[in-house]
Amino acid sequence: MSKPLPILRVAVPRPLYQYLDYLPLSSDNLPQPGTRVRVPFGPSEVTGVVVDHAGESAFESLKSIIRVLDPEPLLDQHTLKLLRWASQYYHHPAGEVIAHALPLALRGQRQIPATAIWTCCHSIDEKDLQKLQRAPKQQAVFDTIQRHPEGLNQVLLQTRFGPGVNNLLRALARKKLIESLQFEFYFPLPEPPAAPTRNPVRLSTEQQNCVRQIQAAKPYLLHGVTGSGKTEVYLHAMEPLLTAGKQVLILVPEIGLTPQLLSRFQHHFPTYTIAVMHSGLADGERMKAWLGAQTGQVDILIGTRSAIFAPMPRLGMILIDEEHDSSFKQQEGFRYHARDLAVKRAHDLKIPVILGSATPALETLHNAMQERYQYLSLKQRPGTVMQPTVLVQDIRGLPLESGVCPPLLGQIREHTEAGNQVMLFLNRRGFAPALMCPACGWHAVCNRCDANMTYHAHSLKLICHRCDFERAVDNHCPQCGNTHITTRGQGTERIEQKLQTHFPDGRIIRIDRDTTRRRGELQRKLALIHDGQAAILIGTQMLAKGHDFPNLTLVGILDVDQSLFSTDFRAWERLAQVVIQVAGRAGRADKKGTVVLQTTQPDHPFFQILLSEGYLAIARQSLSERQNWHFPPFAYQALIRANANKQQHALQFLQQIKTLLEPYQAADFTLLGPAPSPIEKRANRYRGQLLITSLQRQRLHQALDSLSQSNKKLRKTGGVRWSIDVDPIDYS
DNA sequence: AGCACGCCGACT
DNA sequence: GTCGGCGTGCTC
Repeated sequence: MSKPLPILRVAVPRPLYQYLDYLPLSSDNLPQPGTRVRVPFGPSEVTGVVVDHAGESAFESLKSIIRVLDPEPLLDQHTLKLLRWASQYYHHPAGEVIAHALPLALRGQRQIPATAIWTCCHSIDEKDLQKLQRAPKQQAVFDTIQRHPEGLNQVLLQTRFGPGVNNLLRALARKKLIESLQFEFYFPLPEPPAAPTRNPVRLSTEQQNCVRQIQAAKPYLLHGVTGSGKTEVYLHAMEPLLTAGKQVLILVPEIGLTPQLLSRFQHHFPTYTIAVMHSGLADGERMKAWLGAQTGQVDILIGTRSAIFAPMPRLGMILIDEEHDSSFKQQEGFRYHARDLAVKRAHDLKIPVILGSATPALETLHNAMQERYQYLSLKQRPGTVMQPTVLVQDIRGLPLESGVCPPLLGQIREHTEAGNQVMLFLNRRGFAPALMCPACGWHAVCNRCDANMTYHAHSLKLICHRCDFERAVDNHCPQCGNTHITTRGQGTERIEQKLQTHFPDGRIIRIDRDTTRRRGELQRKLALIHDGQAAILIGTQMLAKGHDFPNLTLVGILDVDQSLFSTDFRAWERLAQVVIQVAGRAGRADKKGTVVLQTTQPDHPFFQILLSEGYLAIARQSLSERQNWHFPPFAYQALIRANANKQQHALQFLQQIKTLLEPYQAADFTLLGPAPSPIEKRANRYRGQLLITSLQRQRLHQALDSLSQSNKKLRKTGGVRWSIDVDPIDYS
């Protein structure tokens, strides 16, 4: 006669496109959605998260869960909803998405670290109390606890009395003087800033205007030129919310969290608890920050991409600094975009979200132009920073030693001899090789649609990634007959080696993924630069982001052509962003900076527009081209990637997908490919891709839904592994 | 993702 | 005859 047990719908961290049903251990005290549970899974067991309760299941032989891991849900309903939405939008298995939102330390069966809350017992034997007089240490601890009827946390007692307090507490508990009936997670307060003085910064009229406008529950684009004081606007916009007891989430790019930025927040808000969360933290530290936010003990959470999933019970505002930065998009596995999810999360919670940048992403600018986001701008730079000179250096016919032309080499010598710093910069992200002639500047263009063609060294072919047209490689330049046509671009490593011979005093530092893989290595190198130990810095992308180098007066961007003639329609945008960002960092009040752009195309309209009319002009130009060509943000894309042990297996697999999606094909829904990826072979596997473009977002997602549903039917010969990338930004 | 099952090739 | 290769299916 007993009521049937309710059923728990559980998300399991495996690539399954459905939830699994389990029976609870009993009908009372059901684990609520957001709670971790240990469940049997095939022959083994895993940690899943309850997402829902159900009255019945379509599955017949249900198993019971093994254990409930959390006394209270770890994930609140809002966060869970966001995660389930993200799972659908990015077509990634829900269980993996949810697991991703938890700090690594909590993805297993580990309990959240709880510390005891000590209170005095209600009925105390006077005789026991008397005895304490001969135990002064215990007496002191007891008195302290007595002064806090709401209870005192054991961690707090430890910081006050030292680690020896544990024994004293045990002794007091044995005498039935104190007891611990409650447990909680305790976020250790960070050291207060050295000088907790708040120097009242005077906001400019422009800054005040921005702060005043940020009131409503909607997205704002804060477009502020480098050095215009975006951070002050953030600080003042946050202030009323913090006063009202709300939490604020700040997302920063992967290496954007500089000690300077953190200390500015600490100094401005000395009475609020600030936690940081980034990849440089150990798992335990990450968990503490996460739990601090989750329990509401942390008021301000500053974190990289994955912090967007940190549960925050009183979240009142989200800030995204350097919103154009591509590190907000995860590039493997669950390929989400933290900026886009932030906008979604803020919308759901009905709170403001601020996207700040000196060079906003074109998607964001477009949203502002469509008035989906409110546009705020900061145009003035306080202080007297001189605008750097930007030189377009024609390198046609010049001998490029280690990728650097002789005039630039001379300038490097000049600047370093004057005791200044030089930065050489390779803008190589999303590397899709283009074939070019170094003598005359010719580059491979598709006859049919004018797009640049991608060079596939592996198969010696040129492929147009706009129309799929391909042809064999010529071994001479069709324009000038030169037989040394090459792909553009050199590695940072080779440039470093070559420059060592020119500047043997050893003050060259290279910063890229390879040299900064180790934890703390980047910070160490940045410190060297800051101390003026390094004279020449060589690097990629990473160098351009948010760091202040004290004596930087010369910046050389070496492979501008690579971006100018990239097959990636976003290459112009990235190049423009890099030029503006580095120009903002070259030079000081007393030293004028110089930026040198090496190119074989000095007359390219890109330079005219960017250098004389500015970033917004080049952005408008690019946007109108994208509109003509049906590129994002005017169309919606998904990239299907596949890899296998033979190229034909990858391509055959993608062909199956193409056939499956054939019924969707129309003027506003196109399939491009299957084609080999720009980097055809990686880690001994052959890679291919299929690009879906749709003018309607909904239609794209319908197609992707049908794909994930027929996943099982697809033949995966040759060990095919595949993935869906929604809103891709990297096409390699 | 793992792991088991099953169906065809070259081995003691 | 069978050991094991990978291709396929399943996990509540």
